[in-house]
Amino acid sequence: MRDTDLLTVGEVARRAGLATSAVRFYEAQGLIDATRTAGGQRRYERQVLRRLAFLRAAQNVGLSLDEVRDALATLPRGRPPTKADWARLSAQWRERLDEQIAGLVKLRDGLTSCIGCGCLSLRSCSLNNPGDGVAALGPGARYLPGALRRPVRAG
Amino acid sequence: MRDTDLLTVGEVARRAGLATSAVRFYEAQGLIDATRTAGGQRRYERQVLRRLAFLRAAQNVGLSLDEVRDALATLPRGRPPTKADWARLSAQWRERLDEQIAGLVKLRDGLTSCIGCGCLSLRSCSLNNPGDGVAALGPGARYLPGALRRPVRAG
DNA sequence: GTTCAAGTTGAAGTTGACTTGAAGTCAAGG
DNA sequence: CCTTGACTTCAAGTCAACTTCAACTTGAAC
Repeated sequence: MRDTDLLTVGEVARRAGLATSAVRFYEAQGLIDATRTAGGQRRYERQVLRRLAFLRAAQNVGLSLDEVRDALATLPRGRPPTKADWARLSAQWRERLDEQIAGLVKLRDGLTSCIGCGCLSLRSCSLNNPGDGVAALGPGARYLPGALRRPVRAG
Repeated sequence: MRDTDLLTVGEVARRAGLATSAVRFYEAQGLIDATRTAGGQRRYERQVLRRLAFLRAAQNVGLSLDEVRDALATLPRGRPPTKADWARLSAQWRERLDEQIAGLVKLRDGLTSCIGCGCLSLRSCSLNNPGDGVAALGPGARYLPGALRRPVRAG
């Protein structure tokens, strides 16, 4: 894009470290907006880069796209979001991270005592019945599912 | 089961805190074994409860079923596994948890400094480019995907 | 011997976050 | 004008870990 300051989907993808398919997907999901050229190609404002940055950071903290959508929906309409707006959105992540860390620490400590005792019994072991701090996750909840170990994707 | 000490799929499921469909699924995946009655119904040895306990604990630590399968494959053939065998298997989880905790702490601390500065820029923010300690996870890696927040499933 | 909860199978569905493919169009440089 | 890389759409595929369904059979209690 040399005529205006709008970005193509490829440029956005490259600068955001995503695949173009992901960018299109996010647009289809209503997470970002785009205008179109006469020929029907997408053109993005620079602002989407910040949205995508928020989106990616939010994912790192464990939010789903639905939650990201909800969060983004609280941004002001009409006026461009300020730093304070973004800070407000992300301030809640800290609590979430604290909980997640606490849950893992509890699990690790349970593990430490468990290894020694050789237990692993179904109901008594803290490894199978993680601490109360995360009890709301339910019996089948996994602490760190596959995504953590997934190979590098598009970028 | 009153005639022998074998367990039906329902009993195993109840005692392991799983759905029967999950127990059958694990068997189909080669994670546990079963004998059959004349009529074709599954009968499990008590030993599978320990295997399922291991499986569930491993999932809590973040292992996939593939990894669980690999781990279980290292159990001795012919002789029943000892406590030491189980302890050997689970000892490696600790390191994994330590890494995961470290990654989250890094993320949280990055967040703390980030909120103040209002950044969120694409490449410079630690929230989008998590610390080196977990760099191997790749650009798109999520720390705590949806499963963490999933509602309780079968039990 | 009847009953019926609990068991059986295999295929298909679920969820989230995307990716892939096919078949065709656009736009910018030369 | 021509080429060619980048773009378009939309349906379908992917992955993990199961669940659900339908249609049918077993087995233990009474």
